Amino acid sequence: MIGKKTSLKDIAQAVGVSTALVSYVLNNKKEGRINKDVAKQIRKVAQELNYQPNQIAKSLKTNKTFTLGLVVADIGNQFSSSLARYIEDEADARNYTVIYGSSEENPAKCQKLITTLLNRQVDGLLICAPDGSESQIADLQRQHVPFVLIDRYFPNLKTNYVALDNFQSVRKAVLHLIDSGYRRIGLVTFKTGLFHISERTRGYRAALADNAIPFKKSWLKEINRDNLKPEIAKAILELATGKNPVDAIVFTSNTLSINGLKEIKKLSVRVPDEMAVVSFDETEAYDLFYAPPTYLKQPVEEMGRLATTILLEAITANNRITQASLEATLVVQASTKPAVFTDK
Amino acid sequence: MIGKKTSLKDIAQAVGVSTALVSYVLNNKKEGRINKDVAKQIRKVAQELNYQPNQIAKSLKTNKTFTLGLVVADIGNQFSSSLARYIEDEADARNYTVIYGSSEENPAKCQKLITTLLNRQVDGLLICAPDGSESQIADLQRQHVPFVLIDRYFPNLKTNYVALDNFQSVRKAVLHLIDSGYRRIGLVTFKTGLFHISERTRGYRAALADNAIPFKKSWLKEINRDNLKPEIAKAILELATGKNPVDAIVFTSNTLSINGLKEIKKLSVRVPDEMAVVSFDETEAYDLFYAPPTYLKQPVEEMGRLATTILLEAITANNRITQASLEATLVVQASTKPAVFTDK
DNA sequence: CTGAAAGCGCTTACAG
DNA sequence: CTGAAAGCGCTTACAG
Repeated sequence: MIGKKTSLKDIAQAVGVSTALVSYVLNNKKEGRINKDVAKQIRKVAQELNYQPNQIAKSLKTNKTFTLGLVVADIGNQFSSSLARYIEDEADARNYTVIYGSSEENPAKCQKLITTLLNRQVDGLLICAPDGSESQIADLQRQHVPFVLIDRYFPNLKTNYVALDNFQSVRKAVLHLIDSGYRRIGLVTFKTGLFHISERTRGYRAALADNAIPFKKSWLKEINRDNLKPEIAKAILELATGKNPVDAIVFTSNTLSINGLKEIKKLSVRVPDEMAVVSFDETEAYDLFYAPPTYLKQPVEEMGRLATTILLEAITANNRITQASLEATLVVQASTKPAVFTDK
Repeated sequence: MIGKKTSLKDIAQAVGVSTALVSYVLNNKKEGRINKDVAKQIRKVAQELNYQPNQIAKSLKTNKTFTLGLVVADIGNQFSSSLARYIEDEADARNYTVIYGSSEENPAKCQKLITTLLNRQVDGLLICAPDGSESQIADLQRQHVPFVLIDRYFPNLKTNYVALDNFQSVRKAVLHLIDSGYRRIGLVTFKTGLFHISERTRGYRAALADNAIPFKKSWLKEINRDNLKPEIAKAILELATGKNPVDAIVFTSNTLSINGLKEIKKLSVRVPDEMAVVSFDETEAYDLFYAPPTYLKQPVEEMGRLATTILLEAITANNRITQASLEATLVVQASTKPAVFTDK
């Protein structure tokens, strides 16, 4: 905290009234019932002394901090930071401030963050839950902490969430590939227990099944987050030149896409002629690739704003559970040939 | 704020002592001078009741919130978010929490953010100051608010800052181009009054002058942030095909680089044969370009951590001014031919 | 129309 | 070794 600032008391003394009255005037309470001249005088002095209310004191009394806690995976990555940006924006518009932290996909770090944020008396939490944090989320529920899960949720827990319809979104991407004539389609995804990731795999397999394309085990590459680059290199090599080579690859995250594209470029596989590619999430830099990738565009802005809105509702009216599934848009670019059939 | 949590009073009542004693024990004050058994009992009950201190109350009393305010340009962009990430990390290690907001390069928004953060009683501020915010920064100084400027600073203001040595860094990049045989070198930068940007232009012109290369006005393209894409398109077109075409371009920001590269790609100008390119800042996605750009790598991690450290020092010991200029590293990649002379 | 008073949950000299 | 008490800067019934 900084300096010695003017307090209600200072104003009260200067004007010669009680602090109560100053508080009422400055908060526009008891509207008509205050002497106009006194009110005017109070406002004038507050202005002169450059009065700034101490939110800490206010919070202690009112039990509201107008602060939201945000747990992202890693604020340094694209998806997290643009999400944070929209959340901040929406919160700001409603006079809330956001405190954030990165879990780094580590449940212990996530727990520590949640505890820190709660000790700071945030009014509610927005959480991108890492793998292994289900019990922590269940705890929050038990304590009746208002919160909204974003991006990831747990099907066994009846909580507020805003997430992608991962099944339909990936299914849509794979159907687009099939419609464009591709039949040997690989999926590069993360090895994780998180529901939203397994949904992506399910959408992939459903699209194949819909079209009676038998799934080959070697088409599914599950990458370990802690060993990303080597495993992606290996996966792409196998998909491109292994026993069951593919003619198309779907990536289920931005990081996987960028690193995968690098490998594809390294192997001099021609996109889309030898290999089609579908990426995940938006990045300005996709356009630097010679064949800008077709990608699933998550409605990040809507996710951020909606989650914030739902949280604020949960904070004020502590009843209803809201679960929102949004679909990604498929943005078709040069990395996939245009669809042959349009009746899908 | 959430739920009714256990307070010091609850513990005091359960154990049958005063709240003062509970406070002392839980804060490890008055070390030896407390009855071991009583202390043990207090800790046990605190544990059982899952006591979590109310930081708000603590802050009101101690006048410390252990919270830092961060103003970035736009948390959604790469430089800001990776800076935020390291600041968060360093702050966390010292038990501070970070509240943030984006100025969007708008001085009015910056002022509003600063006020909000101060009302929330942050212990200090980390600020990426937008164009036109100099008077706000001077105000902070007058009020003795501890703060550190990051990335940008005002030469007329004697404040703490951590910034790039923009002059030397860009000069180094241009010298590399000259050493590699390029002589007609353009600079694509922002049109702004911010000192750090004009320093980049100064570094560019100094490198030309050092080598007796006469500067041509049409080589310097100053882009308006609010009309970015059209102006970049126009600038690249002119640099590539205008009256005084260049054989090399230096970009002074990540956004400029990516958009510039897109235009270069669109015009089918071959890099580095027809045109060399030097970019600014690091992005994974640079590697998607067929000729991964040589770039100036800002020491973002060091900037973030150092700024945080300096701020914490300013908070505790309110004297010394620290000004740190760090140099960027030139990472040479395929977008520039290797240097011909090495004796520079 | 206005003020005295209690209290939010802590910390910390002070007294014993 | 321990407790009563004041106070951080606010808000808000309550009384007049």
